[in-house]
Amino acid sequence: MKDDFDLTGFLPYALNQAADALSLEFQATYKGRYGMLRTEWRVLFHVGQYGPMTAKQICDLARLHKTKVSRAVAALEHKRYLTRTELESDRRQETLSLTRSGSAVFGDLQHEARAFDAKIRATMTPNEAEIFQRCVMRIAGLEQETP
Amino acid sequence: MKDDFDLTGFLPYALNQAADALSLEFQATYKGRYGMLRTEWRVLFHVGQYGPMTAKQICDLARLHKTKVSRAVAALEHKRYLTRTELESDRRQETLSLTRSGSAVFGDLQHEARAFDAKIRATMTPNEAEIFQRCVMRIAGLEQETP
DNA sequence: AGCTATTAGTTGAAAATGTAACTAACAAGG
DNA sequence: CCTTGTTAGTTACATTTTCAACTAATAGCT
Repeated sequence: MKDDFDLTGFLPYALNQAADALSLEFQATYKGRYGMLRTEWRVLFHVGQYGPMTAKQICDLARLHKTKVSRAVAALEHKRYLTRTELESDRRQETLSLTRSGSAVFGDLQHEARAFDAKIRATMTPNEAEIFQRCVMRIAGLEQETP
Repeated sequence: MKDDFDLTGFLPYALNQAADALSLEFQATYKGRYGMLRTEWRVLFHVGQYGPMTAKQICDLARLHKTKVSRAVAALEHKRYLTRTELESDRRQETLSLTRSGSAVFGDLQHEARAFDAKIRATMTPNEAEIFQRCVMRIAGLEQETP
């Protein structure tokens, strides 16, 4: 009688399918246009969104392992999308800043992201979207801004 | 004025964070107890849930690439959790079936999965859970059973 | 039958990821 | 200062994933 278990309804499974579907779709944008990897656009978006910051801060915010970030930063530097500046006060850290062309890429991708996001939300009612967002954020452990 | 873009609220990003969080947490169960990989439990669950089937059917249902499935099947066979039987009617295909011990593992993990799922849903109101589920399934492209 | 195209599944090499050990810089207590 | 411990970031190696090429079997057309 407990045979009502449904794999496709199992949250870790369904959520992964959903996340994969969106990732794959959005990937076309940054991969196709700029040959970037997933971790690379994440790093780029962090620096673009929050301004110059260290790799460590990105690790913490994005919950990415430092080796992943380290390699993404190297790749983005190689593509000339960002530069590093050693911190005077602590020479272990380096501040990452977008170059002019990095900013341009960020601007373009941010624009795409907004449109993409809107497209998905358009498939939901405002109420659904609100609840959905709240649940996703809670599960992700991302704090909801409650100002 | 369009500066209200928030990376953490961007659905592909947030959904990935959420999916990662759940995957990581549930992974402890199958990895810890049975040394299985993510693709392995997925394959095991498919055969367990839908009964004997071919690798191709799993690929289509789970949206997994055939090489991933091929390797997971080999691993599960090696662990003696499933067996293959060549199809009489078409010798390219092989039907995958769980062994006795594979079924036992499936039973145990299914039990865990149910509990895990319930635990997550417990953080939502019934209404939230229903809407959340519907949105996830829709994005994942998983058809909702509407009997 | 005989030719070509597809299909199920495997395999090998390249790319990406995860893990652990490493370097360099700082911090804190003696 | 000088150990010992911690932190930011990189590098090296093992495991996974991806991609393309491959084999074997079938289908379909003529």
